Amino acid sequence: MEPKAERTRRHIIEKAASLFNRKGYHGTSMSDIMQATGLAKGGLYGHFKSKDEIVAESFEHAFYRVSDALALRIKSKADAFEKLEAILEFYSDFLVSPIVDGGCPILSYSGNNLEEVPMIGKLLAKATRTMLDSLVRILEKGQKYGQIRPEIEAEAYAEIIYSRIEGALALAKATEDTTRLRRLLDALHHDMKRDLLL
Amino acid sequence: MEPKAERTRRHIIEKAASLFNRKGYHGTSMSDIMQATGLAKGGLYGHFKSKDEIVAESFEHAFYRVSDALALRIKSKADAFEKLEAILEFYSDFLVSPIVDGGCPILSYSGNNLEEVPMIGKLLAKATRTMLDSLVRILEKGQKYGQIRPEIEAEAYAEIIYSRIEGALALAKATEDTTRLRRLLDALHHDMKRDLLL
DNA sequence: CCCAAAATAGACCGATCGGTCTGTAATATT
DNA sequence: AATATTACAGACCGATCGGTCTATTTTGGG
Repeated sequence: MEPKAERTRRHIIEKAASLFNRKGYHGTSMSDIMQATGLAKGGLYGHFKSKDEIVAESFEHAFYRVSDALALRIKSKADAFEKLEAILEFYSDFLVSPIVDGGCPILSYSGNNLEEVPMIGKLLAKATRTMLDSLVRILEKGQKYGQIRPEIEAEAYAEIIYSRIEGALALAKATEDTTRLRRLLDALHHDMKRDLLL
Repeated sequence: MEPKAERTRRHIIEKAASLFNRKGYHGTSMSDIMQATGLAKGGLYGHFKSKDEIVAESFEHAFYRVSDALALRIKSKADAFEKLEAILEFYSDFLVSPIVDGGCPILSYSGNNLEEVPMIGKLLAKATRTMLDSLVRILEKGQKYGQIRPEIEAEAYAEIIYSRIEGALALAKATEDTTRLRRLLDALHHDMKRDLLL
């Protein structure tokens, strides 16, 4: 009797993740989730004990969706710099064909109320750290195999790359201009070539 | 009998601006604003016809606060590059002594629900455009007076600067790490020196 | 000081919020 | 096919939402 419950749980999380990512924590009501899932109150609260529990799992789900899709693209390249290029390409397509509605979960959730729902803040910090670590690993491995300039400070440069990606996403969103995202990521690509390649 | 009304209006906007910037549109209730201002329902609705009107003016107020403080620092410098440096310094202090609680209004509001309250989206796009224009003007004037490399494409570079600033703010917020902001802005400063100066 | 006009308090409104609980329907085991 | 168990619907809860309206207080001009 378990598989049914699991399927429903996943169904709820998938629908809720889209809502929370688009409309935020306070902007998404349990009624919204009821409508999106086709379930009634009892259905939802049979699987989750609170809205907070749903939003927590929704964020993690959304983040893993993005993170997994990204990991796939990274793995498909052998060279470190090509891995980085694959990441830029990934985010380039983000606004036109988002892995999860509402854009990058880290950006979406960080805009929201970190002070009222502290648990979100913790998850956010952890997820961001994960992304940074992934970049650091690519850079360090690239240095190890002579694909990336050895004098580059991996942690510092990873920070720069990720902040520029997030900044590009934010600016494109704020101005509602998709072309801006591509332009900014192209500029980042250009700088990365100059800074990282031998 | 008018001055009283004006003062109260400003008082409401100032308090509301802080709330909206910290907790977002749906995260801020009229009751919150009542408590923060010390006014009752009638007091608020005597000056504004809806919550949406308050949030619109609150955003503009918050943005002008930041924008004015920024303009002051810019004007205090004659050289174009020094103006840009002043901007970076300004944002460097942002998290420790924010001009308006909750950080950069553009970043705060863009995280929120652009689709449900479309008016916010319009204000946001306009404000962002204003910031970009300000950067473009500094760059172009700097080129005119031989302080900035002439081959730089002002609009494109302004975009890069602003997206890197916003990205740095976002990343620092998401990781709850103030030192990160300084590090990223220092890196931006370094790149600007290399790219812009003759 | 008076009085019309403006500002504000607060009761009130229907709708909706997150959450609980009970009864019923679906499900899997035998 | 019968049954024990799980999944779910939906009525219901008190609190709160944004907003209205009237009565009262505060205000500034004469």
